[in-house]
Amino acid sequence: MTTLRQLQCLATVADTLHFRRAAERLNLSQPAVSAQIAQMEEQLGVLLLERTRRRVLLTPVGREVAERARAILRDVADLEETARQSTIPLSGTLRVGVLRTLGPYLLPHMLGAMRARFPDLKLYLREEPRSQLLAELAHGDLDLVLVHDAPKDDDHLTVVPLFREPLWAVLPLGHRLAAKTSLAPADLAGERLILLELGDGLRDPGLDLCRAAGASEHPDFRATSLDSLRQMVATGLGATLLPALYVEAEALADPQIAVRPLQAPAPTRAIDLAWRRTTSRSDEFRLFARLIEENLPAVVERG
Amino acid sequence: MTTLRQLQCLATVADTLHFRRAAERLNLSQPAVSAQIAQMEEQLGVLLLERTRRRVLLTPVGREVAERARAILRDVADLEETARQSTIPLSGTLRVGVLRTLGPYLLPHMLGAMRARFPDLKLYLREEPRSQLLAELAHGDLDLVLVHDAPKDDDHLTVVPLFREPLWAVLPLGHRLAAKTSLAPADLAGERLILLELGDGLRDPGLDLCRAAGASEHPDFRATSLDSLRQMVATGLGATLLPALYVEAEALADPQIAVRPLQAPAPTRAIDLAWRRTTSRSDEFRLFARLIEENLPAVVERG
DNA sequence: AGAATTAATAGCTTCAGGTTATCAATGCCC
DNA sequence: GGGCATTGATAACCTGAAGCTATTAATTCT
Repeated sequence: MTTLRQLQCLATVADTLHFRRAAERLNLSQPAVSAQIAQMEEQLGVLLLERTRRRVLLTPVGREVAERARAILRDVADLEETARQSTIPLSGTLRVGVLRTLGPYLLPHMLGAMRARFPDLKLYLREEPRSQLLAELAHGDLDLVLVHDAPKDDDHLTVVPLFREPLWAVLPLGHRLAAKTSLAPADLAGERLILLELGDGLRDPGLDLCRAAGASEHPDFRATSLDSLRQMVATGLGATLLPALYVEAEALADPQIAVRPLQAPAPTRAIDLAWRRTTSRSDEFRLFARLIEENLPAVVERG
Repeated sequence: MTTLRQLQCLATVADTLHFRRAAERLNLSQPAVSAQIAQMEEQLGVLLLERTRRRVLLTPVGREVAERARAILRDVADLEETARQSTIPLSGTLRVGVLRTLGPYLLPHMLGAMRARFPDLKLYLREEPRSQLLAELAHGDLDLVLVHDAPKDDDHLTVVPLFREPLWAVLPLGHRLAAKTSLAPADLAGERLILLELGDGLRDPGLDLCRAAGASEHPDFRATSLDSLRQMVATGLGATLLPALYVEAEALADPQIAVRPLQAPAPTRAIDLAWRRTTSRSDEFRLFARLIEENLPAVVERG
């Protein structure tokens, strides 16, 4: 196998066209350089240098090889530099998994501050259902996940609770409850709520509320995305519950629906940040958690 | 200094996510791989792998570094391949110096055959005056030169005579000699010939002819390129001598001038191929000479 | 609880690659 | 042209990086 030392010797001799000066620059003895070159020539079965006793020149192959050698050495130096740079906290690429019902409405609040405080941080974002995110985290395909109710009893994970996200009542325009500016859970008695098919921590608080308030899940309809849920409400199909960050980002401005906060005990979903306990970057990840907390909008309940 | 072995170990562990299997693939023992990785981590001051006793995962830096490592290893393999390939005769890049008055008219005859027989050969061509070509050859900036009268007494050079290139008489259309289909040197008695300012082996045979035939150099005009010489003749300024390869390529088809061969003893310039004696590629260069000889057009006198 | 698996550690060995000293060839200079 | 200086190669020796085997420690699975 060719070694980097060989490449280094060749590149330096190619630069200086002089064994002794090359050796000097490499902090080696001249015979050491000779040996490296000779060895390389034997391994490749090719003469790299044209030797007069008095002078050294490159053969055409030598030129080509020396050029490639220089490029390789540059790349190795880059690699080392990159690795050393990475001791800067929160630099490089972080693979973050996040719920589809959370990411697009939470992260925009964070990006500005992240850019400002950790300009070298790049996020690779992945939206998947909670169970798949946790599996990918465990498997090593993700570094961090933002999910509801991360498993706190899992020895392999570190879980940091970030906040609780309230659910808001969303009503068709002419709905009888739309007249009130805020609703008590009991106001929903008798309602049939359209709930999300996928979980994402939204369905269970919804069902709990139904039970507590004397409402029920709509028997005929379930939605598969927050946007379609909103549109179903807009067409008058019924009322629903939507998470606060989504409401803030997408629903408040929609003139086709009425959005009302729920009074305590309002249903909420708990959002956590989780990572593998064995990672070497727990400190950084805590910093990441802190950053999220510091930039949470007012609509969520801080932990 | 990072070593290629380290990069190789990292890349393989990154592939397998398993020290023992990586060691197997590398034909090493597992502790050897551990040691290489540990050493690399220490040198870079960075954790590259996330180790559970049971499992290995890459840290984000580890991913980045492993990716770069793979690229570097590929480049090294390429370098080795390139070097080994270069044992194919006449492959790679050859730096050839050639006279400005020769290259554009000789080389087109060669290129087809070169492409066919040595498809991996690339020519870097450089046109300079003879003395500069020889200097650059000696200095190692060129591998081969095509010049007139290469110095055969120079111990540092190998010189192969290729051919003699006759000079043809070139006359204005109405010239008294244009009536003849070929000229004896003596026919030129009394003529005033425009000769080239730069040497290129054309001026001296021209002067010799003048002396032998009783002609003389035109006192007022000298040309600095073959094309301008031809144009000067076309405007009726006088007669001149032009080398056969140029005549064949550029002058025969020009309706503004008359071109006539000269009978023996016709003036010629001797064209040689030369290289540094110390090169390792004499065999290939002889092959190159042979290739030129085999593809010479009929207008030159083969050696 | 015990078997199995995995990466790390310990102790030992070997050889790649370093050193200094010297040689042989070449060019320079008076 | 003979002596001197310079240069890359060679010789002989030395050191430590890197490999191996055997073992340990930690963890998971049975």
